[in-house]
Amino acid sequence: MKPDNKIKVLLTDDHKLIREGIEAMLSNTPDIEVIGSVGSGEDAVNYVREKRPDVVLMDIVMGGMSGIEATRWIKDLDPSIKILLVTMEISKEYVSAGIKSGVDGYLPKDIDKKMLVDAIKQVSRGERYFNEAIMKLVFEEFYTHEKLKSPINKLPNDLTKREFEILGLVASGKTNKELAEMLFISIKTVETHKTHILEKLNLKNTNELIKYAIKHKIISIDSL
Amino acid sequence: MKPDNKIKVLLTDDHKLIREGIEAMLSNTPDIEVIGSVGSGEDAVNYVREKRPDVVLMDIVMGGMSGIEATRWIKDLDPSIKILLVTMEISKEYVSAGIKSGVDGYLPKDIDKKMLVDAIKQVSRGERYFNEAIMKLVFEEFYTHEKLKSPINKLPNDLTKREFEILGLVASGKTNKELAEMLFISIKTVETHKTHILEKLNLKNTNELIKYAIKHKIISIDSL
DNA sequence: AAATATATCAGGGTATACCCCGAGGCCTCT
DNA sequence: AGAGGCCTCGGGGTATACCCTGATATATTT
Repeated sequence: MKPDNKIKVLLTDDHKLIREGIEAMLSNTPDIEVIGSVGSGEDAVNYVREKRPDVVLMDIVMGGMSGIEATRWIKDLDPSIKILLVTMEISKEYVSAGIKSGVDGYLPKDIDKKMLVDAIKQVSRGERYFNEAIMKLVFEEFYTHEKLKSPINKLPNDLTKREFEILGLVASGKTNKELAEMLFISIKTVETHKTHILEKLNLKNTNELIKYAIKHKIISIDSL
Repeated sequence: MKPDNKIKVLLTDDHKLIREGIEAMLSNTPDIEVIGSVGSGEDAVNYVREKRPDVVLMDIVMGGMSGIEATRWIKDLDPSIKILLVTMEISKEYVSAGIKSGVDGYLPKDIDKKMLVDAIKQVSRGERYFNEAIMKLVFEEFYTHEKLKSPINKLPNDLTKREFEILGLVASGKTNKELAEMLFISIKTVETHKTHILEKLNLKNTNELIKYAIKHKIISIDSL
C-alpha cells in the first residue's frame, strides 16, 4: 500500500442508519476512505467482485445472507481482503463461526471512533483485531469444549501402588535396570512387578505396555 | 468447606528445592495448609488416593508420568480435587493438553506469594485461574487451528521404502523373528534394517521406535 | 490365629534384541 | 566402467527381557 493511498473500506449493514453513522465517524480520518456502503451480504460479495476494498466492515445479522456467509465468499474470492465483523452482542456461536470463516477481527457496535480506526488500520496491516472480551469468550468455549471431549480413561485399578508407579516409569522408557537403580530395589523385583502388571493388563511385553500406556493416556504423545 | 478448615494443598514437583520454596511461601498463610509434598506424578496420584487434598499444585515436566497425565488420573479419581499446573514457560501444547486433562488453573513458576495464594483460594472455591497471557495463547491456537486445518503429516526422514515398511510392522508389535518369517528374509536382515532405522531416526531401541511411530501417526492409536 | 495381599529377592534358564564387523548381488547414475 | 545406494546375509558377541519356581517379611483382613 502506497502511503498516499487511503485504506479503502466497504460498509455492510442492513440498517442504513448505522452505515451512515460509521461513515460519518470515518469521514475525517486521513488514512481511511469509505468507498462503498451496501445493505446485504449478497451485495457485499458482488461489490467486492468489482471493486476491491482493503477492508470490509460486515454486520453479522442481516436479512438474507449472513455476514458470516458473506465473509466466506469474499475470503474465497480474495483472501487478502480483510474483514471486520460487527455485532450487537458478543455471542459464542458467532465468534466461533466467524473465526472459522476467516474474519480478521471482531467489533462491538458501540465502538468509539478511535477503536474503530485502530481496528481498521490494524487488520489492513495484516494483523488481527480481537479484544479481551472476545478472547475470554473463545477461551471459555475452548475450555468447556476441550474438557467435555476428553475421553474417560478406564483405570486399571487392580494394580497396586507400586505396580502403578512402575507402570508409569516403564511406559516412559525406563529399562528394568534403570528402574532398579532409581527405586533402590533389585532387578528381580522389578521383573516381578512387571510380570504382574503384564498379567493384570493382559499384555505380552514392554512394547505392548507402551502402546497400552499411550492409548490410556498414562503417558502423553506430547511428552515423546 | 468449613470456615475453620484450612485448604489442604499437595505439592508435586521433582525438584525438592521448588517444593520447599513453595511450602515456605505458603507457611504463614492462615487459610492454607500444605499437607504433603511429592516428587513425581505417580506419587501424586497415589497420595491423592489415600489423603484427599483440596488443591494439588502440579509441576508439568517431571520424570516419568507428566503433570498432565497425573492430572487426568486424579481428576478421574475425584473431580472435586482442584489442580493447578505449574510451569516454567507457557507453551501452547501444555496449555491445551492441560485443559483437556481438566486442570483448574495455570501458574508460572516465578509467581509471587499473593498470586499464589489468590490462585489457590480461587480454584478451591470452584473457580478457574487463568491469566490473560494464557487466554490469549488459547485464542491464538483456536484461531489458527480453526482457520488453517493443515494436517499434513510428512515424514522428514530419508528412510528407504523397505525401511519404512519395516518401521510400520515393528511399531505394530512384530518381533524380528516374525518379521523375518512374514517377509521371507533372515533375522539378520531384519536387524540390519532396524539398526539403520534407529540410526536415521536417532532412536535407541524398539520402545522408542514405537513411540515415534505413534507420534508421527505411522500407526494409529485406534489400532492399538 | 489364619488367610490374603503386597513388596521384596534369588537361582537358573531361554529368547530376543542389539552391536560390530564384513560382504555379495543388484540397481541407477555419472 | 566405476561409484554409490539399497537389500540381502553371516559370524560372533553382549545385554536385556522374559519365564518358572520358589522364598521371606510385613501388613491387612477375616
